[in-house]
Amino acid sequence: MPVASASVSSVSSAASPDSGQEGSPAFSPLYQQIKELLTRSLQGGEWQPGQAIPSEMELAARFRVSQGTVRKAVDELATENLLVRRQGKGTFVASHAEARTQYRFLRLMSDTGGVPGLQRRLIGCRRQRVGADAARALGLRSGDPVVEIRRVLLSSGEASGETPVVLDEILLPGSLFKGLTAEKLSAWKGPMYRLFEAEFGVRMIRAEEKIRAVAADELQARELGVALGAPLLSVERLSFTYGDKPVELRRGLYRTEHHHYRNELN
Amino acid sequence: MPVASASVSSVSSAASPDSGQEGSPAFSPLYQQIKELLTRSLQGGEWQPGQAIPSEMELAARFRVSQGTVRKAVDELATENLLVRRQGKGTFVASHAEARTQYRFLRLMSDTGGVPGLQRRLIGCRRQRVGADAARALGLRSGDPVVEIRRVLLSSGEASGETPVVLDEILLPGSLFKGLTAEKLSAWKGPMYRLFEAEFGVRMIRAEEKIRAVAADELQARELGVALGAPLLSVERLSFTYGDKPVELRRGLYRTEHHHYRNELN
DNA sequence: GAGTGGTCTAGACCACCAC
DNA sequence: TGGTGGTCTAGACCACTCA
Repeated sequence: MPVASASVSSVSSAASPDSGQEGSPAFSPLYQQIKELLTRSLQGGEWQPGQAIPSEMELAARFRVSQGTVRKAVDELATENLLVRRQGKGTFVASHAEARTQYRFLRLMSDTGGVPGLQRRLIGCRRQRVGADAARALGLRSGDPVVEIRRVLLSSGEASGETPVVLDEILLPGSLFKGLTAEKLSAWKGPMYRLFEAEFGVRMIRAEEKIRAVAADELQARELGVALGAPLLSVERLSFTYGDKPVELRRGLYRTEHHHYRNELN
Repeated sequence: MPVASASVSSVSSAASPDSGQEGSPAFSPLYQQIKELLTRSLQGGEWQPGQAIPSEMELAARFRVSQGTVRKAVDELATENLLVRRQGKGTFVASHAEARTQYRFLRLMSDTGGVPGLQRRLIGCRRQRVGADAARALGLRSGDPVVEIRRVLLSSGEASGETPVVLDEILLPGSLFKGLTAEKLSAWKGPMYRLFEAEFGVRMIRAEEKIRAVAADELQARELGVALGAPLLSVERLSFTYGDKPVELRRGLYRTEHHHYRNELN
């Protein structure tokens, strides 16, 4: 009699050691089912970013399983960065507001070692119709409204004052980001993903990037302060929320004379 | 009385529920100690790549802990790709020979989607003295012997026949790769890391990469078949074996007109 | 001191594999 | 059929946090 939760009673085919009902084709362990249920609660907004979810004991009682089973489910969600465990305090919904997860998608590093201090300069933010390629990536119909943000990130701690390092071009589905304006963007202090999470309820969970070397065109050269044809790192990012739904298409052009993109391979 | 193993009896300060000896400054859970012991056995060559390690029950008996504790240690080593679990068969030492872990450090993808079929062309392989920068990265003394390998990877499935895609420059500590010659390299079929593992007992565990966009110089342009100054992706990789010991410094220059570097952010 | 997550145990049964 | 890893349980105690 596993997972006799009120919310979902049709998960089927549990591996409980006492109940029958085994042998069906789509077998999945109990803790996976719990994980799925927890994910739905996160997705549905039952617990908000930064808030604590019920304790392991409470969840175990709710789902009619042992604490260890809940534990394994929560463990996986924690390694996927959906939850954050804090000993003695509780388990919390991950948020881009925390220092640990701020800028966790930004892999730019200064050649001298540390994380570069970056200032933002907004170039533009306007609503428009999406092109065919971007529509496909974002799962939209060609011509659907999108918000396009263009901005430059400037390295502040350089010897030669402020030099532009990144030119970003960000595309967001208009339906999800209704009140997003240039004013709101420039007024906001802190990570952009924090704004998305707090104002529009859109949390970025994971992302895929395609990286290339390209030659700067005229516009890019001007905005980044490099020569026409100078080599730039092109980082094309597709970000996903809950349920692997794509919600952001971003292209960053990086100057890499004094910075680099850092990656770890495991 | 945990971890009363014959090999190491001085691990100290266990969290066993029955024994005393707690409260010392450097506390580490039992499963971490087990993990450390297993890592040493791997490092010392007690079990070879591809071979099975003792079963969980055997290990539990050896270390005088419960199976669950061994399990947690093995779990972590499996997620770190040092071990591979196979249900019903056993737990095995990870090897670059397996399909799952072949080319797991190569992030190059074809723009059309799949993993590109690549042919190798060896340019050179010679022994020389290491420069200051590379020495620092590899933890060597300036002037120590190193093996330098240069090669080109060519995309085979292209419309325009074979076009060069990657120019690799690989630096290996001479002390570890004594019999490595151009003949051996060209004779070898399969991943290079498989050769390193099988012939020299050097297994790459993880790596760090710094990625930049650079302009092709004259030599690079010729070997990759691009114009002088063309933008290339520079991928500088430092690879590590057991104990986080650096054992390879590699620089790859990628043509990215029809390929890209793929990355996942979590 | 009460409550949280973190570790450890002992024992049961299930899924998978090889002989 | 027996051995392996995989799941699940129930209960104990430890480490941390906060009132």
